[in-house]
Amino acid sequence: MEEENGDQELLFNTSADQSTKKHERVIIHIDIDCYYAQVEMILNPSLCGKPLGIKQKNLVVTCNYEARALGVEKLMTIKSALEKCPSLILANGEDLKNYREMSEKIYHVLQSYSPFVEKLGLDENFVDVTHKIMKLPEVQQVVSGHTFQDSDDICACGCTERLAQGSLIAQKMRDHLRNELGITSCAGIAFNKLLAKLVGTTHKPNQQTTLLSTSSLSLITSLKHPRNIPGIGSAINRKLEALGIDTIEKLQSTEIFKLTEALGAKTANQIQQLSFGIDNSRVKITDRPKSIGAEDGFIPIRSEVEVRKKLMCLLDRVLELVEKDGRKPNQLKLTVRKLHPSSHSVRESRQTTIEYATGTGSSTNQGPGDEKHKIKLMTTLMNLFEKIIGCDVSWQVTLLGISFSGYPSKNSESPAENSINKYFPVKTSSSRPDEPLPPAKRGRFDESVLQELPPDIRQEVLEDMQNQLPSSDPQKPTDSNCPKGVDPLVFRELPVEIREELLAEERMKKQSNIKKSNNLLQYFRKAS
DNA sequence: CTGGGGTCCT
DNA sequence: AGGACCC
Repeated sequence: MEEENGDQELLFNTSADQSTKKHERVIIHIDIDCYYAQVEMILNPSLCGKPLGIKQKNLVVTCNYEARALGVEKLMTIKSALEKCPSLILANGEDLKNYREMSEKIYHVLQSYSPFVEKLGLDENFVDVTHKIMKLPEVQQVVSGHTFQDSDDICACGCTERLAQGSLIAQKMRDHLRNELGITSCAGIAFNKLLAKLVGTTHKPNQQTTLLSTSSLSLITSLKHPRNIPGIGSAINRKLEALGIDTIEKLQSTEIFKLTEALGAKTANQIQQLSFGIDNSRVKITDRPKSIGAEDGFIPIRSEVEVRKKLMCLLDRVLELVEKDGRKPNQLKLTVRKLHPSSHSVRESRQTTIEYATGTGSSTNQGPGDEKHKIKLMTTLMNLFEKIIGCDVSWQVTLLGISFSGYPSKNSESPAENSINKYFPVKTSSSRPDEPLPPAKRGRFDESVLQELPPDIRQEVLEDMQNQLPSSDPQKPTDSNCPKGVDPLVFRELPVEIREELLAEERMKKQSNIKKSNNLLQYFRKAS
């Protein structure tokens, strides 16, 4: 640790600084190669080696690499896909059952490596393996797989070794998926979610790539267009283009007030940080789904009889999922896509409280197939349908969707009692007053204590650590996130990396009561 | 007629 | 309830 001059240095260092900025975490992003196509090929091996597209309605939603070599792309219409590639074989992927099943198997494999697994869709997972990283006696920095833009720089925070170890874990995960499930995948290894996801796409398919912290700006700017940053969708992109922002560099250098004007403080801050490769969002453990639904699109229908038929079919499908889930929802939502006479189609939804009768159905023989229950739900759905259609006489409907939600929320009772603090009393600063905290231990816990706990409690504790422990708590936005005691006007004008540093320090202060006088904040405090 | 799902924020 | 984002 630096003495004396350290703080002076801090002022001028930015996110590129290697000695004070911690790239503490090791995040692995696992992305299954052309997911739906792989599942279909496993189910029907005769498809292997042939160009295969997965269709939903008149779209090819994904395809295998043989098809890509022949010019087929994701989300092409069937028509243009067949023009490009007449030999294309098509499999119907409208029923997600098989994809869901494999997705759960994948999730469970990954869970055996870390409790911190977050699903994104059916084919992507983030895994936080920071707690698996060990202090090795020898410096071991062999990276498994590719390294993004190999450089000789070694970050002083120790992340190079940690990420190298992460790459070994990722390799094991992928071998495991391949050997146990016959699934090939890509992995990206980096110190945050954004960069892990991005770096994993640089070598495809069936490969993995590690990003060392010294290359993070290089990776993010290689995307060229802001729209390629996950988190910047079509709406934000439109507004950026209106500002003439069409490169990552421009997004980086645009004054924050300009972005704030167009996007609001929160989004503005967030996407500018993304443009520097900064992403403090945590890996959020994927627990049971918050909603379970099914939908179907079709050529316009105009009669309630047809609507009823479609809804019955959807209801059967979704009830199967709800029953398998086992919980009892108390909200039912109907979504309708209307083909409006003049303009485009528009989606509308109505939601209502329900009594979900079946479930475990104790003594009464109310099972998943209970007719009375279904009829009641159908009545509710048709009522919702009328609310949407209203007095419109010549409606046309091109999509219907049903979704159940309103499941008992986990943390409902006495969060204080459930807190991790119950098991790990706060460590007072008095125990080791002026000792610099060892990087590997800071904010962490004694794993041996964890091992002693019963498995279910252990899981709960680990979840607590991810879900309510501080580090990347979505920042409580005050004005424009300005830390206390700092002039908001000054704060706004600071470069994003400095702002981030300040915010990080504020968060640290909130969580630990330890007073630290030598920090960045003091330089920006108003004299009082 | 651009899918069939999800999540979170406003 | 809608909108934005993700796959």
